[in-house]
Amino acid sequence: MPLKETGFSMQKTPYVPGAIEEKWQRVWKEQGVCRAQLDPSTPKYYVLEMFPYPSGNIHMGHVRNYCIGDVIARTKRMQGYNVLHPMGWDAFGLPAENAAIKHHVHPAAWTYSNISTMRSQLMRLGYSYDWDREIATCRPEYYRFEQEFFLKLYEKGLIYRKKAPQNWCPSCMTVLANEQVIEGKCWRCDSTVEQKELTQWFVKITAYADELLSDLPLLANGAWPDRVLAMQKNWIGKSIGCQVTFPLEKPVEGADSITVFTTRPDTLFGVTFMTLAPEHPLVPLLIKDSPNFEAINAFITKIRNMDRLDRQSETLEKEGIPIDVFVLHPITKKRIPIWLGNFVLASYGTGAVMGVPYGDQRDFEFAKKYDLPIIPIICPETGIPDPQTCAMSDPGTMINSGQFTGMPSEEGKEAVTRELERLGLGKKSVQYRLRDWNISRQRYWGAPIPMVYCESCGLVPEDPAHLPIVLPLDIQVRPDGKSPLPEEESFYATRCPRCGKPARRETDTMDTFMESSWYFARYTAAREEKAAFNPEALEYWLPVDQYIGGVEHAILHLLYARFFTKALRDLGIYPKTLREPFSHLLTQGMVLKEGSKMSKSKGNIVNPQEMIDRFGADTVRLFCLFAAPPERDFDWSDSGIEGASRFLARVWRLYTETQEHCLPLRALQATAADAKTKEATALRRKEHTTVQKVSEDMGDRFQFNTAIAAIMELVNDMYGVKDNLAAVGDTVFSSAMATVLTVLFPIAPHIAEELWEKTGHTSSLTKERWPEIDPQALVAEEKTIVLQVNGKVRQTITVPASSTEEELKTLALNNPTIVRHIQGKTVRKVIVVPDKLVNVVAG
RNA sequence: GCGAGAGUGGCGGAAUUGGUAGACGCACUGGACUUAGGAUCCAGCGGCUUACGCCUUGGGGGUUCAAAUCCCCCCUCUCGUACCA
Repeated sequence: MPLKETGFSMQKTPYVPGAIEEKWQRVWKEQGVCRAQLDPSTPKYYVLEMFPYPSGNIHMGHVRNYCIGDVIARTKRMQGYNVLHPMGWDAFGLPAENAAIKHHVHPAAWTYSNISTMRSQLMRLGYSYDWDREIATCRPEYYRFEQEFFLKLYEKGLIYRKKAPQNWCPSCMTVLANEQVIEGKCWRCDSTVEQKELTQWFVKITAYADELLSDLPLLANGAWPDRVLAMQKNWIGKSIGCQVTFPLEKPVEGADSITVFTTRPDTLFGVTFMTLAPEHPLVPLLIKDSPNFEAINAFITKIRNMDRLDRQSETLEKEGIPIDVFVLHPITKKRIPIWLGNFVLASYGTGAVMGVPYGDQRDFEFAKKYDLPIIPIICPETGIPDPQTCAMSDPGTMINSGQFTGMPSEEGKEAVTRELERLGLGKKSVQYRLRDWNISRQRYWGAPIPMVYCESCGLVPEDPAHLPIVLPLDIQVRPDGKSPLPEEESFYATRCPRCGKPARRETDTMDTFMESSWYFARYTAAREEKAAFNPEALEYWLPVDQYIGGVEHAILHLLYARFFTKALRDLGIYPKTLREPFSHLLTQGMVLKEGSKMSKSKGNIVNPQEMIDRFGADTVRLFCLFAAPPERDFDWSDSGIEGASRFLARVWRLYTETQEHCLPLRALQATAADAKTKEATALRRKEHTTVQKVSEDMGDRFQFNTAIAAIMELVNDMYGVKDNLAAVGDTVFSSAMATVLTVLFPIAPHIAEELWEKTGHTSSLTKERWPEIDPQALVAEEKTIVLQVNGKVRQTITVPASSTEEELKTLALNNPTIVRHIQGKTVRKVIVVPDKLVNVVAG
């Protein structure tokens, strides 16, 4: 090599991450290597990380999330896929308004400035995003299509308006969807949520409850984490049962019966009372003539005034009051007293339950407390439990159940339902826990709802030609947090799209989860102006092949997006065959510090920017992937990141110390003929086994930590031969060097590119294909065999790869160590596991 | 209570189909180089034992020639969820 001649080029250049990273980020940008093109002739791969809220700065959680996505994107590109890997901003939402109030800036200015900061932070990490497809949901170019979808969903009856008690966050000054209330508190600010009766816009997600549930198996078998599937299933909460109508003994005006929902119609003959929620709509009618009215009313008031959390706590004692009204058992016609109970929820089922103390723990407790009769109605195989001490819910044979006595209770469910249907007093019924999605928000920084209130025409949808209904930006936010829109005449004053008379615009805005329910599809044609999507692009790119994000969206965003996908498909907007938006989901673990979540109040924040400045982007990327498998939480370790930095410096030094021997070869280019010595063959084999391991770990299993460990091993082996290169030969060594750089590229792309260039390559690693191993190169001429006696390892021996089972057996039985261990014993059996071990069973 | 997951050295973690437990890294110890070292290199690093060996994957049983891995019982932790009739 001519380099050898000049002392100057022999100088060892130090590893300066900052400069290298800036250089390659510029090159990649200029060459547009991350741009995705629609190309039906190439298999596509759509990898997506949950887009961030532009809160100000990226945090370690973001970094970890996007590192995982970027390695997958870069690896898939090298494996020949046409990869879509976009990024954008979930840009509407409350923090912008809060910041506006606090810092006297406009929410839009705050948001756009954060986006610009965070965008450059992401760019500084070298993520391979197709920035041409960047979106921000707060731009009219984006939300105009959401307004379009709103109108279409409204037209189809999937959006409606109703008055109902709503979750109200007093601190955020807005309502929340059920999914946004976590243990009775606001998901964002942790304030206790209150109930408020309001008229709101709802998305009829319940219309898809069944499909949202029945399609979950499409995501099973590891495609989505089991716990996310379980959470979705529980949230939807499907119960199959029966609605049973109990006629009132004395009908009142407007009602002659009360209907309950039960999953246990087989226990119908065990009913000894009925319990209504205090909020049940018939209660006022039923109690108005009661001699006990005062006491009953006091009870209702007491329950209603209880804090929601306290009322639903499991430790709350069951409490009730009889209302001196009776219903008749639908089959036996027996008189059954009606009670009000604090444990009955008005919002589930019919707000009324039949009381079967023998078959239900709650009813049992209630009956014991108020001394109500308990009738055994099911006999399990183990015999009838004592009805006074024990409530049971096991299946068995029905007893004391009229014509059903003797029937297995599982059959009885069906049989009793049929009988009730025959009598016109019941029907099969399915209940869901899932409620419709309240999407109205009484805040400013959100997408306007495209509806108009007209005095003559009533509620009128906007004319699609008027879209977008633009959120006015020349508005001051109010210091009290209330939306300024209802007072902003320039916004609300409009004309009725139907009759043209002056009318008032809806001033609530949409829940921001509306925007995130379809953003992934917008990326497929982000610059399309006339329509939200381009059918050809949707057809090609959807669904997202790999979605990556935090588990905190297990229900919220992931449920809404699944719903939206199904709804837009049925509107003819998405491809007919599209069933699920995200075919694979990876929920990455949190980045902790000192065992707990990073937070300002704890003061345990690790600032990514500081780490990048100190160690470089490649080191930060490497460490995030090496510290733990992606699903697991990991604790940030300052010495751990130094280890990662040390490894990259070691790779750099490996090059600088061997540079005069490094030829511009490609990964795995050395052939068997190039490996002329034992050392060379061994290194070449290590090179191939490394690629095999890294391909599996990175391409299939997403176990980046072990992939990196494998690369480290190869580098360690290269260190082992670097002072003896004559024995290995430059070709074999250079091939190994090329392999290290190629497989390291998705993880630490900048240093890999720089060294790739330094080793004399003229084209970028972005053009390189993932190396394919030669199975021949994996075959060793020798192998290590473990010798065991009675399952205990006694010796390991190295034998020629060609050794037969018989030869191994002989070797084992004659091995001195083995002979010593079987001395005085009889050899009963010898087990030979090819290529692995020989176990001598002796006793 | 129900649902999901996890328990392996001082620490993060590895062991993909039952086949050498502890790969790789961190921390630590000793040595080399050095004016110096928080740089780098070499060696060591689960416990007990002078050694031969013995013990060791939360605990206890079992299956097997062989178990971190499969089966049964129990314990602990994390997350989710809960009067859902």
